[in-house]
Amino acid sequence: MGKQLRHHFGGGDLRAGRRKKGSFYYFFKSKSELTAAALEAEWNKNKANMDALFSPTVPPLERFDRYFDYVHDHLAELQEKCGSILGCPMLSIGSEVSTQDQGVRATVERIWDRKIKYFESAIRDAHAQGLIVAPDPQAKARALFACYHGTLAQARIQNDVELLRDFKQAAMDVLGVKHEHAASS
Amino acid sequence: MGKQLRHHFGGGDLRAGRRKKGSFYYFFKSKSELTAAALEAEWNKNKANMDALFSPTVPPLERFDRYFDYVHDHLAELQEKCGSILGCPMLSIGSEVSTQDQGVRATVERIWDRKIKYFESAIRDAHAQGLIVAPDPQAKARALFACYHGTLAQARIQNDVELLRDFKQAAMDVLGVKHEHAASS
DNA sequence: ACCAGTCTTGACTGATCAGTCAACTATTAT
DNA sequence: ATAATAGTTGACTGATCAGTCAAGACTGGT
Repeated sequence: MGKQLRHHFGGGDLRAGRRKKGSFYYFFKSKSELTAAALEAEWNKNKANMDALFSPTVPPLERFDRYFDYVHDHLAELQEKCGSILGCPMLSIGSEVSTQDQGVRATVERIWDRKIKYFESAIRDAHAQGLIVAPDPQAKARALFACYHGTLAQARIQNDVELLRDFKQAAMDVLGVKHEHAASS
Repeated sequence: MGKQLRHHFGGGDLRAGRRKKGSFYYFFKSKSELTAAALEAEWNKNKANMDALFSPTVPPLERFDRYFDYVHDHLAELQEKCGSILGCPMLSIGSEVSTQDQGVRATVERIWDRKIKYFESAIRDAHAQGLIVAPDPQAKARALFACYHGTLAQARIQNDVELLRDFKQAAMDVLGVKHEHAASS
C-alpha cells in the first residue's frame, strides 16, 4: 500500500546506529538466539586460551593461579577501555534472563559445564599429587567455580578489580591447599 | 485542552493492573528510588532475624550453619510458591543496573556492608576461640560473602536449591575450619 | 541477458516503559 | 462549613523495544 511513496522521508524514527537492523533477522530468528550464539562464539574464541592455561604440563595449582591472573588482567584492561567492570557475561545475562529464556539459560549451563571440567581435572591432578585433599573433584570444582563467580559479581557491582586479587587466597582455601604447597603468585 | 472530554473512553492503553500507577510518583520520584527503598525495607524486615541468627550467644561457626540453613529453607519455600529460585535480590538487581544506576548500586553496597559485619564478627569470635585461623576477619568475611553470593547466583540460574546445601562444606573450607571443630549440620 | 539465490534496507507495527499532568476525591484542622 | 492538605486517577507523551515486511541490490551460474 504505497510504501514506495515514503522513501523520501528522512528516517525519523530510527537513529543512525539502528537503521540496518532489518537484516539481522535474516541470520537469527530472535534476539535470544543471537544471545546464545554470541555466548557460544565467545567460548570458541577463548577455548584455545583455556586449553593453554589448564594444560596438563602446568603444575595443577599453578593452573588456577595463571587463570585467575589472566581473568584479572583481562577485566582490568576492559575496565580501562569502557569505564566499568564487565564481570562474567554469562553470569550477568544468566541472572537477568534465566527465568524467562530457557534457550539462553541452557546455553549458559552448557558452557559452564565445559569450564568446570578444566577446574575438575586440575583438582584431580592436585589431589593425585597430594597437594590437596579432594575426594570429590567435581563437587570441589563446582564449589570453586561458584565462589569465583560470586567474586566476579561483587567486583562488577563494586567496580573494583582488586577484589579479584584477593580471591586467590580464598581459592586456595576452598581447594584445601596444604600450606606448604601453596603456589606463589 | 479538553481532557475532561476523554474520560468516557475506556482506558484502552493501560491494562487492568496498570491503571493506578499515577499516584506512585506522589511517593517516589523515580523507579530507581523505589528500588532503593524496597531494598532498604527488605533489610529492615530481616534485620531482627539476622540479629538472632548471629547472636553472640550462638557458637560462632554454628551461626553460619544456621544462617545458611535459613536461607536455604527460605528460598526453597519461595521456589515452591513461584516456580523458580529468586536468589539474592540485591545480586540480581545489582548486576543488572549497577553500571547505570548509582543510587541503587550504592544502596546494595551499603546493605552488603552491614551484612558482612555479621560474618566478620562471627569470624573474629571463631578465631578468638581457636576454631579457625583468620588473622584478617574482614577480608575473610568478604571472601565468604562473595563465595556465598556466587553459589546463590548459580542456584538461581540452574534453578536448583540443592547447590546451597553443598555450599556448607565450601564455607567451612573458606573459613579454614580445623577439622575437629567442624559444626555438624 | 536473465534468472535464482543470497543478502540488505528502512519504514512499519504494536507493545511496553518511565514519567507527567490536570482534574478529581478524601481527610484533616480550624 | 470551609479551606487547606494529602492522596488518587487515568489519559497522555515520547522513547525504546522486538520483530515484520515488501522492495530492492548484489552475486554467481547459464
